[in-house]
Amino acid sequence: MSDKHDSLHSMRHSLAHITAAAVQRLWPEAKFGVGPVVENGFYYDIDLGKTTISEDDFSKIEAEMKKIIAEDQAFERFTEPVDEAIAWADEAKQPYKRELLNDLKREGTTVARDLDTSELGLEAGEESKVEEVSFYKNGDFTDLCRGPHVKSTGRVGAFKLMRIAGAYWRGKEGNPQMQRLYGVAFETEEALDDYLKALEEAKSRDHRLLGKQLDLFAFSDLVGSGLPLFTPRGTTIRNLLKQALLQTGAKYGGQEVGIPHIAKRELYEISGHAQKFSDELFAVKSHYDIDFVMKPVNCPHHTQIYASQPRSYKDLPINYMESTMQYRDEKPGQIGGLGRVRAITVDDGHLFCTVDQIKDEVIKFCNFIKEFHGALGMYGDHWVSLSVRDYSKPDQYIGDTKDWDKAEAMLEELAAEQKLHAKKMEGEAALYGPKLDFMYKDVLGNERQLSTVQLDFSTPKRFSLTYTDADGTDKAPVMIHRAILGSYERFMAILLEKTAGWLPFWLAPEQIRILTINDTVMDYVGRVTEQLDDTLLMKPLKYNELRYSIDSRNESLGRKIRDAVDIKIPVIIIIGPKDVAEGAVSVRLRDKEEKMSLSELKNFLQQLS
RNA sequence: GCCGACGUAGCUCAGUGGCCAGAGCGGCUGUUUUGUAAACAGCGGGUCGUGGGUUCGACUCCCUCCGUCGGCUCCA
Repeated sequence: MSDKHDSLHSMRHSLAHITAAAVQRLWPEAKFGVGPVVENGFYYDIDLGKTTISEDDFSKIEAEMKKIIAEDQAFERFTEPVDEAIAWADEAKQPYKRELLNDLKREGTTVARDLDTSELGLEAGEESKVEEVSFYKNGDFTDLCRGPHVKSTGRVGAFKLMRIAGAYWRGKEGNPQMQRLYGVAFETEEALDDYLKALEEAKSRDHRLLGKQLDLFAFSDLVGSGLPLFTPRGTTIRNLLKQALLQTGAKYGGQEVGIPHIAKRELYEISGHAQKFSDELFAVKSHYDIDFVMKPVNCPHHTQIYASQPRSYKDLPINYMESTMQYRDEKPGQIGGLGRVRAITVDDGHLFCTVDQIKDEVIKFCNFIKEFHGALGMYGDHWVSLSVRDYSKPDQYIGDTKDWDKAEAMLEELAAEQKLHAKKMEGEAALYGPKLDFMYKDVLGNERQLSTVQLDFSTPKRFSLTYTDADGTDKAPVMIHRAILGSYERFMAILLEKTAGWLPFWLAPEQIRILTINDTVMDYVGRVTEQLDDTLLMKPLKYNELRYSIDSRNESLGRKIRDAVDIKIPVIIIIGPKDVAEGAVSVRLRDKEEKMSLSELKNFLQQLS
């Protein structure tokens, strides 16, 4: 780590203390949780009992923080034996700090995950039970803390309190909920200003805004939350993605299948989903005394296609894929935009193979992901999670431990070979096996999983799937679950945000709009559209269609251009009397204008698509 | 689900206990036929998210529900 990074970190951490100190001055009864550094800033968890901090209080808190900064209080470090520290926590009426200290004394570390070790008074990686813990004190405010800090409160940069939100103490749902006060901080006012401006710009690229502006999707209170409705334009994008996935998938050996959207509950009892995800299952009651559910996943259905025929080792791998909607009764609080919905369109695939075939097949899927995302300029904006079991909770998973060990080892080896730079994430595995998850960030910095490749030795056994091996014995195939987009909804969200709505030519719902300058050019426009239709005959385009429209409204050219640009049409063709006279068209692209003859136009569009 | 904020016209937003609730843009009608990011004029348009309560009187205060946003938790 560079010195600069260190100082930025110390400064942000110091600001967390200053925030807490200011809150303590304003609300002396405040009980404090933890206050770590996060990306771009810091937060502090605070419990004020019955009173709550609201955004209206920010100016008051910031003013108090500025006073503390102006006072230039020194950050003094001292240590105490752990028992004295506990006595301090009691005296200061800080039950959360006391809990942390008790854990420190008993375990030598705290048991909660995601806790910043700078709070714990011990070095990262240190496992032994602690004798002493360190404190930092500035002015009247003393906090259990490992540090480091800046020398004094006057030596922090520019900061701003951003938002207040609820957060469970130590991240556990059963625990009391505290208020988490978030701030951002940078070395200079200019850097803070740049950050805030970038944040505003990012908000303007939010897919929820773009979805409305570009007329791609909508929500209705009557239909329900988390149930997106796709407009013709949005549907065009979805259909194009589907077509592209089918074409590319076929190249990698995939075959399209189709399944109904409900099934007997029993199907999911066998797979294990009904038990593990009972809260998220939509029930469908039949008049004939059969319990159905909306499918929350597609793997069990696909296993039954496999099971519909006797299989030989010569048939493997069998590679099913389809794009289909699945339904999950998500908690209302976590639904939002296209990022998390109740009706999810997945490009789901399940491949059945022998153990020997696993490696090749997983590599193929990784290449598929690379090819597909790469073509959209998205490959590289991600990191890969090697999602393995939580080894302390074996009952959360199905299948043999031996199979799990094998599967995890295979994925790890393969990820290293393929240079995926995967990070091992314990506790992130699926119910039935470990996986490689491709993680992307949305425009506001929230992580979203898109692609996934999952190894599963368990499900085939649960459904008694077999194939006859070369030696005549029946064996269970291995199942590989995979999604390239993950979900269409989430993928569209990330792609829209990345491109700010300027989709590549082949994906643009409306690729070309012809703007007329006056009515005298209409005959000529007819000749131009013939050329456009002809472009297809010359050589089939990637998806064999050219989507264009004609704007011959009684409006100014400026107005027509504005409307076309607002809806982010990549190619605008302007036709006026001058173009007619020259036998040409004026082409306006996002960043340039060009005059083209009609044959040049054809070639140009061929190259674009 | 939990904590907090919010919900006024198709969109963006004004209006914090007092006559029939406002603007800009969009829409519609008319005029204008326009050369690279918004022509001009006129006209429509709202049970102020929903249901209840307090009050002489509620867009405004209180409660329920629905929805949105920021987090937390969860994520096959």
